[in-house]
Amino acid sequence: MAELTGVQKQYILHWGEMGTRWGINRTVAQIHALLYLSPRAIPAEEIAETLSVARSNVSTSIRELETWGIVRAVHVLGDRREHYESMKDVWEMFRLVIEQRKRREIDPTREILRQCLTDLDPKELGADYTRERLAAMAGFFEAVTELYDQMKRLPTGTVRKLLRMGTKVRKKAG
Amino acid sequence: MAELTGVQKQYILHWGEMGTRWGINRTVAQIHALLYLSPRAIPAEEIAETLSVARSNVSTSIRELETWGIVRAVHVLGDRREHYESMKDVWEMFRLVIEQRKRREIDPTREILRQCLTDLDPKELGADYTRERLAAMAGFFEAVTELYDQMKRLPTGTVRKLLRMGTKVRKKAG
DNA sequence: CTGTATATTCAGTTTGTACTGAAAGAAACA
DNA sequence: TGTTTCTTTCAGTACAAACTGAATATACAG
Repeated sequence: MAELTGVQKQYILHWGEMGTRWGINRTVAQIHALLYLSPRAIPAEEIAETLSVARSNVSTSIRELETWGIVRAVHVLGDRREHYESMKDVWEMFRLVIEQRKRREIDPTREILRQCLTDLDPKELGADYTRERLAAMAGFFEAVTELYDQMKRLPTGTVRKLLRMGTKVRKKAG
Repeated sequence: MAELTGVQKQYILHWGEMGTRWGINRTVAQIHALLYLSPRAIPAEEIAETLSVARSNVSTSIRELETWGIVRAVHVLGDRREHYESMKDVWEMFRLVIEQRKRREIDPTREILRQCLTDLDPKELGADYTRERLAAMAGFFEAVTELYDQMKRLPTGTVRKLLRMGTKVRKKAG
């Protein structure tokens, strides 16, 4: 088993912390970081050793990463074990994560807000005010969804290109 | 103390859950939801009663919301207590939160990535590969920062306008 | 079919965050 | 000044999420 270099350790630890701050399990994030930096696929046993976590913990975490679609199992000739590798395209990885967090969190929130606006009894005290606030929040989430849909339609790399253009334009103007 | 209506309860509970999924304390999020829906500023004691949490918990949570800049204390004539109210402009609230999460999480990550690229010893095994991956990740975070900066320069409401335009354009084309 | 290697599940334990209530602190009042 | 009202701090506790290791399941080889 390859020992981690200082830089690898630093990256993996930081990525774990980042994870926790965004509601992603630390070990899950660390495993992802490890696989992302690895030029080869790694079997679960070795992941467990490298990060000093239980084999079973790796199993669960890998499954999570697989459902995100950013890690997959590959097979190595003459080895029965599953070896795991991370997607390497950073933009695509974040796209996948964002897509799914939208589906799991933003969409249900939109639904709840719509439900609240429907359920709101106009007779109850301060219903008008509540409706106003709920509608404003709902509008925001609809706009975010709209923005997301528009982004999604752009072909890969376009965001990056637009970004570069924007920078040039600003430089000319400034 | 005003009891919560069904709709208010639903919104507050959901907002609390949303918070936890994004690394924000449940009570903090619930208090924010309560204040957001409230047409008047509310004293801490009443918040505690309404949400059934300890008075001290409210104190800490309110402070957190104040540092985000989305809740502030106001004073009511003839009442010594602090009454708290939430900002009502949804876009501005999210702008503030995003700005600060960028500062607290994205910026340090960029720093770490730069540090890693500097620290990377070209002599150590697989340094080239590690550098490639770190550089790709760093590039992504630089781009996100760039995108954020460009957004920030747009005057308030422009994003919403662009969004509406985009929708129209697509409708014409489609 | 049996034995071995690997992966997953799950009950129990650990850990870290959130929360409480008591005590201290601060501000207004008399 | 002491008293009252309100707020914050903090040590201890509770709780939920994460983690472990043993047991179980699965897949393969002989």
